[in-house]
Amino acid sequence: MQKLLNTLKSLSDETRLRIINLLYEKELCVCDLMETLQVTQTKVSRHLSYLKNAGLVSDRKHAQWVYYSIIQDDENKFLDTLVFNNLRSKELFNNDLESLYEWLQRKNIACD
Amino acid sequence: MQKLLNTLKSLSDETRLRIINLLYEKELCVCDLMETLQVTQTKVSRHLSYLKNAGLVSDRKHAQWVYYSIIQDDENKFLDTLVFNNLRSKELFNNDLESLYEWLQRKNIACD
DNA sequence: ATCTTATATTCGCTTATGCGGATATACAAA
DNA sequence: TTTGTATATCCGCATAAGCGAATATAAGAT
Repeated sequence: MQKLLNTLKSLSDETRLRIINLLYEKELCVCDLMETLQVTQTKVSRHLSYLKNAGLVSDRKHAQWVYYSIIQDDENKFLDTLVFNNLRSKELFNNDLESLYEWLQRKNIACD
Repeated sequence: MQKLLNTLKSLSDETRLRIINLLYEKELCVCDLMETLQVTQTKVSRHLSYLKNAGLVSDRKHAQWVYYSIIQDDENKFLDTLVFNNLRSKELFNNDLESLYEWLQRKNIACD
């Protein structure tokens, strides 16, 4: 019960929804999210730890980066519906996906 | 966007989830919810107006009672999944349904 | 008209949540 | 070992949310 409630509380904030939408696309590190959403590091980090505590995402450390990804869980089936039926039909979230791919491309070019 | 966010905020409170679970079963008035959930009138009323503002329920006045029911909406498909996959698999929400039917029976007997 | 019942709203309080800025930690590169 | 980069956490503040008790409103019933 408390776990479900924490999951639902996770979904009641716009920034967290935007993060979830992006993580549904692929595993990302904190700076990818900062760049894509154009929000402060504190903010991204705080919301990620919220999502982690709620059991919605897991993290994996590699060198100086921390990569976050969605934890797939039968308990959270409704999340799939939410993301694909509700979020992805909205401009904001589609724009975020576009921004994500633009950022990833810039990042890759910079690394060459 | 704001509508979706309000819907999601509606789901981030235990009492509101319990109310939604019961309203998924049938249209109910405030006192049905008070009796079934054993919570104060203020509390039920407040959460119902929250749900109404969020566009999740509608109300219908009849004599001195106000009956509330879920608004079915394609935007809220994920709610079906949530209710039937998540809520109804938990003891708390099943107990609430049992309590509801016990209450309705007592109520009907009293009216004879 | 008065009383009762059902519901909504206001008030004062407490706790939770979100934020930016500053600081802490951890790793890497030079 | 110093410097830079990535991330997490702390602090102080502002706003939101939840609660019970009291009050307001509205419709019936007597």
